[in-house]
Amino acid sequence: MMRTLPMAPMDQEIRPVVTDPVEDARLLVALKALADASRLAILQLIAAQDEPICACHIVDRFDLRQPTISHHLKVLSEAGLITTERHGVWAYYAIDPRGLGGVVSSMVGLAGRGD
Amino acid sequence: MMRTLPMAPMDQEIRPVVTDPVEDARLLVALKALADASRLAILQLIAAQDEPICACHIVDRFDLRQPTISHHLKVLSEAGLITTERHGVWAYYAIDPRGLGGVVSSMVGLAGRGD
DNA sequence: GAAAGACATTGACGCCCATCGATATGCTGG
DNA sequence: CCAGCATATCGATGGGCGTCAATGTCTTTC
Repeated sequence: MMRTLPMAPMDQEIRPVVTDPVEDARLLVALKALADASRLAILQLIAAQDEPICACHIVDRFDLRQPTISHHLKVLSEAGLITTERHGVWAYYAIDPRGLGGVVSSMVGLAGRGD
Repeated sequence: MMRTLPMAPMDQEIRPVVTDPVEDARLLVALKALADASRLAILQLIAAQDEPICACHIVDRFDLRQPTISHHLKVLSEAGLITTERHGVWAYYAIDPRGLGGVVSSMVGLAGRGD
């Protein structure tokens, strides 16, 4: 097996990065929203349901105060990862596939040329 | 178009979350590594190359000191997102498709039942 | 082997943010 | 309307982490 060594740095041609700055910003917001243990667990709980889940049930299942849960839900919502639906006193949350889809396609794009 | 309202919370059956705790931990480490503007930009630069890129070239292209770049590269490496290869004095970095692949499949799994 | 250069490590500092208690808002039943 | 409950907002606080300067380690060259 021939193993080609990397070129000396001075001989290396560096390809420029091509990215849309606004999409980059959105991606970063989504990643920051995902990169927290509590929020990831909340998102997993929401994703495990086959219908929108009431916020009260989320509060029940975590060792976090209600304002903290509410804060996390807001962050996830503003990141485009979940949808909100209020009915009377209750708030229902569900996965927004477009948000996660955007993250997935960006990640696939990064792994792209990985041979 | 019939639009079904969500059930009252008391009537809602909550499905449990099924996840592997160690894989969850790995996913969280990867997401934390990705959720930083500098590291994401570094990763994009690495991903844009078709060969491993020398650390010196990364330092050249950012307004960050060399120790900071080195720190970020370490975080990305420990998250399994990039591979390291030292040749003499120089360190070469490349995308580790397995790391990003794990993130992608986890995200796809979350979006899964999103109809 | 001494000097120079590339990269890693350390310690310190400042800022962001997860979390909380307290409180506000908004809906509903009586 | 008034009481009670679900959720959202606010202000404060503590911990985590991104960044830097200084220094260490390793490699190559003369």
